[in-house]
Amino acid sequence: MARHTKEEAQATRSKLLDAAECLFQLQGVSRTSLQDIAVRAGATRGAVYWHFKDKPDLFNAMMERVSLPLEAYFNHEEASGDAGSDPGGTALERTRNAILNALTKIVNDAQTRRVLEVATQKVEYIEEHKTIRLRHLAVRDGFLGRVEQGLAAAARQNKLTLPLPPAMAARGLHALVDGLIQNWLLDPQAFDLLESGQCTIDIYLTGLGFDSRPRQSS
Amino acid sequence: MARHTKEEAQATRSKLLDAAECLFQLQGVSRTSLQDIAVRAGATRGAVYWHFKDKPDLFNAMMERVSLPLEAYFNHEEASGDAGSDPGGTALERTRNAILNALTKIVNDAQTRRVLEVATQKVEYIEEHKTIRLRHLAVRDGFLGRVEQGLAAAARQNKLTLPLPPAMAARGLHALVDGLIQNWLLDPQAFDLLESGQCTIDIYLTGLGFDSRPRQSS
DNA sequence: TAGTTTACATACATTTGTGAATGTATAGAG
DNA sequence: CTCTATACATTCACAAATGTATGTAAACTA
Repeated sequence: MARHTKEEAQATRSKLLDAAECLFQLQGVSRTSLQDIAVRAGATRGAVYWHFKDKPDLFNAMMERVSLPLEAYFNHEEASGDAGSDPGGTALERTRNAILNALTKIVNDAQTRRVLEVATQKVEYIEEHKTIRLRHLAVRDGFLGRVEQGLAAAARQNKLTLPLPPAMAARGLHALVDGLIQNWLLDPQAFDLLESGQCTIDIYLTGLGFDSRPRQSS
Repeated sequence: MARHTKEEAQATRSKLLDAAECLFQLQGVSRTSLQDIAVRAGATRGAVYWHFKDKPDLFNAMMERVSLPLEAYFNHEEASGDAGSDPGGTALERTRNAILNALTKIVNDAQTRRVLEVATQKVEYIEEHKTIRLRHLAVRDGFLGRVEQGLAAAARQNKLTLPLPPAMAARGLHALVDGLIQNWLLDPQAFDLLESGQCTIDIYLTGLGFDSRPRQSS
């Protein structure tokens, strides 16, 4: 009825996305109607269709809220402004820390966890949602590129030759991390994501020839 | 119309499952109606409801056709009757070969590939499909158990102490393999699953302390 | 302060799937 | 040579979701 102020409108939008997150997690994307989302957010379908073109559009907006912060961990070229970032260290340590930071966020931030669970278990990757698949692949390729650069640089720094091409080494590391995350999301109490992640990543890095233990700069 | 003989009925059932596989892969499970499946199989919804209770029941039947053969690779205690199996070798080689056999089947067998793609990308893991999630977890735990045993036995044979508990080592190996499979299914032309699998698995095994290259029994 | 745009709510038309009920012709049992 | 259970096909009643069209009151603009 009454028109709302711009901030209120943004609040409505956020509430809709919050509601979508929870309902998608509980019922899956396809079984959740826009009506369900609207009702849970205390609104109507009219609000949904005002803020979003359709369900895929809403889904993408939901993804944006968490994928960007996660990607940021891997974008710290040299610029480190925010707290908690680990600017220094060798190339290997920076790559390792970026991964462990992401795992930490996944474990500690409920929203990140929810949305990743939705993205990996509660949605069907079909033609109609093409944008979602493309974004997924883009994020993956970005990760692969960063890790490949990081591993190659680390190899140079340590004066060692990787036992396989850097691209393949990066693909293995990505598969390991991705597999750990997905399996943890599937059954979070089965194991400790941070602990297992740290240990198995170091195993893999050792296998690549690195002395993986991050030397304390003492 | 005309009642069919028992073999014809089984053929109808198979055709329905085949049609479901393809349509699920193309459109996702939720967007595929039982009518779609029936039509593609050259039948009607009546046939579907005769052979299956509902859509989840059909889905489970579809899964059974490929999950059992895959699990078999890891069940070769000492019994090796079928061709292609690799009975001998060290514990490490047997574990490694089981994984590579599974990867080979995924790459070469279109049906296995299709169904795995459906299971990982085209279905929503929600309460309603609880049986699917449970089966997934059961298969995973079976894999983890076998690999854990295999790695522990291999460590004893090679007289080395694993740098982390066998369960965690197995979890990492599983995550690596699982991640590789899922990423390959998401974009099969991005890399060669067998090659990358073999290389990165050996990297991981090396990191565990094994001399991973399978010594030819010359 | 009048007009315009915003931010929704409401109502409607269309589509689509589901489960059950019912029809039916034949394979196989006796 | 029936009779009955089988293996479907057809039809129906119902529910539910989608997109659009329209209504509306308040916020913003000039």
